[in-house]
Amino acid sequence: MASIKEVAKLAGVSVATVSRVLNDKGYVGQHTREMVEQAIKELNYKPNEVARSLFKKQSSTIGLIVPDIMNPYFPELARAVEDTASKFGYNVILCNSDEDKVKEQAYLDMLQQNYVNGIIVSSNTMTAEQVIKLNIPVVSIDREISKGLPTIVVENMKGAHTATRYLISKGCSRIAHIRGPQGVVNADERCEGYREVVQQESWFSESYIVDGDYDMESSIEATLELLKTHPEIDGIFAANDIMAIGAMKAANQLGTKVPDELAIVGFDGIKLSSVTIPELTTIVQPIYEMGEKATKMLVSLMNQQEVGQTYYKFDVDLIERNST
Amino acid sequence: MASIKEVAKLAGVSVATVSRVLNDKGYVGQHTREMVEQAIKELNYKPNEVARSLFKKQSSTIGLIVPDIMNPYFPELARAVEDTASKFGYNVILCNSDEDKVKEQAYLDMLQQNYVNGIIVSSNTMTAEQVIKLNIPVVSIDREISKGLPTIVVENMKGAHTATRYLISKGCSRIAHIRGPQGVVNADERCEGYREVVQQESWFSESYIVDGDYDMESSIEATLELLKTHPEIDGIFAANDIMAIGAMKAANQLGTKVPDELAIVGFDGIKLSSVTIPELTTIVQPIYEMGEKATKMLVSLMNQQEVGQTYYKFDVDLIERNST
DNA sequence: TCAGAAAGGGTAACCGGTTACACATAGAAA
DNA sequence: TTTCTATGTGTAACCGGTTACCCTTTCTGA
Repeated sequence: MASIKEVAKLAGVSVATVSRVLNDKGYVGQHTREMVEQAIKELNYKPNEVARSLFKKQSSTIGLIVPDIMNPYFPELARAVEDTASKFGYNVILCNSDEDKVKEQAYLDMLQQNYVNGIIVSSNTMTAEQVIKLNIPVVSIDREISKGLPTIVVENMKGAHTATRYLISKGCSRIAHIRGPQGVVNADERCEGYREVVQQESWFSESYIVDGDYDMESSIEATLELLKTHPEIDGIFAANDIMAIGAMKAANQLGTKVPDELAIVGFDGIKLSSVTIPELTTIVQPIYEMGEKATKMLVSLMNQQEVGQTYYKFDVDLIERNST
Repeated sequence: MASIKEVAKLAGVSVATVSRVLNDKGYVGQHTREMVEQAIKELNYKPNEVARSLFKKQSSTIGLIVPDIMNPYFPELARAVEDTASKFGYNVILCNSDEDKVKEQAYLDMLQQNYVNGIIVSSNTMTAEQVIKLNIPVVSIDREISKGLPTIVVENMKGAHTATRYLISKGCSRIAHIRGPQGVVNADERCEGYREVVQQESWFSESYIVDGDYDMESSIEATLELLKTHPEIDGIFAANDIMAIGAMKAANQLGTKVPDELAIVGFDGIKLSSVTIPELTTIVQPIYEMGEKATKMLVSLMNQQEVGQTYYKFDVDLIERNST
């Protein structure tokens, strides 16, 4: 790879002038500029980003920390982030934290050592202190680290209301909820939303709420157990799509017909939800838009631009399909 | 962030000595070493990776270029690559090429400018020339760029044989194939494998092979068309899982029972294949292992170590589930 | 006519590491 | 005792850019 010195020599100017042409900064004569551009073309010169980063204390890179890219929610988010970052000239370093505090801190250190300009993170375990100590813009997505930090979330409560009311409107008279992990904010909110709608119903009891782990296995088990103890259940609101699919599998295993005998609604609107048979009715989050928004906000933050609002709560939508 | 100079000053030594301690290189007295380590701890010093990269002409980063991380095959691959890279101290820059030659070249340039040490790529459009010009180790995965370049693929032909023979063994007497895009090596091979098994059958004609685009929509359409023109079909081998699921949807739409009236086999063994109802019988690729192997090979290549074999063809397995 | 501003471009310091080289000292071999 | 080698440490060049600062030349306006 040719360096700026070689370009300077070929063009018969100093490196400073080449740099000025490159960055379109300072005064450069028309003729000189052409000479330099010619030399650049001739040598197929591309400036060394590492050297640039060292001087600027800024790499044109952002970090994306997710719990696990294999979790179907995150590929779409990652795609949105990468697309948007790329549009603004940034690269994306992918990190899988497994929600592990030690790994998370290690990634944070690594990103800082690499002079990344900003970080997008989805985590339940990260603390505000960790983030602030970094001294780099951080946007939190899907999960809230702390009020005050830039955050992108969705209307979990409202989505849960919508899902539960919808099941009622479909004629369900006994509606259960498979909730996400205790302590995870969005799981708590979705559960709370469900509870607000059903708690004044005469049939409701706490045993209609069962724990899941946001994965399929836990949900299958929970549903099997649920339908055994409460055979009267005719509607399930699962806190995410994977668990909703698990519920469908459990129902199928027991010979319970979906949607005729049991209606099921999920949450998230991941692509997966439309490949099942029957297709899943779900509360969709605008995942791509959220990733895009997060990245745009991060870019503004990195460029020290004004960014007015730093807390966004995206609306969610019910998509009616065949599981209800 | 503290710099090496500050550490040197605090420890009362020169920066060279600090560097020696850091890298465990050259002679350092026991007492001096302790002083330096103490200073490092005190300042919470972490060496600046960018400065290091500049001098070494090596960043501890590798690039991963995939067509689209949203394609369900790739998250698992990405996870494997990131896990393995991380284990060896490397970061991963994620790039979505959309199989677009221009984007691909742009990513290649960018990665080179950022001094990445190596690249893992999955692409049909990249040429050997592009790769060689980079002068960086590149491992191709899932798709073959050129014999001679480090490559990880699977036994596509054999997998197709297995799938087709399996359908025959299950009593299917008219077996169709939904193939992947023309010109894509693995699609061609899978099709060829199918053809080898069925072409001596008396019932076989080219009209049993239909084009798909490795996505669900194309497959639904193709299957609908196929079943209309050939109602006698009782088995379908789809060239990937997504298309197999598309075929299931089409069958469902026509009221054809899977697996009773129509058996379906997919290819890839992505996680998705086990969430459908009925679960999909498929030829599984060891995706995670492939990503792991690719990364390990890349690391060896980057460290100029001996790597004997550079072409791996992984075996595939039939997983029997409920779609057959 | 002449001061001051604008335009054009070079020199060298700097970013934060690594390492070749120089130098000093101590112990081992001759 | 002398010489050689191993050990320990500092100085400064270097990686490839950016930019503060300086110097010249040309233009502008009073």
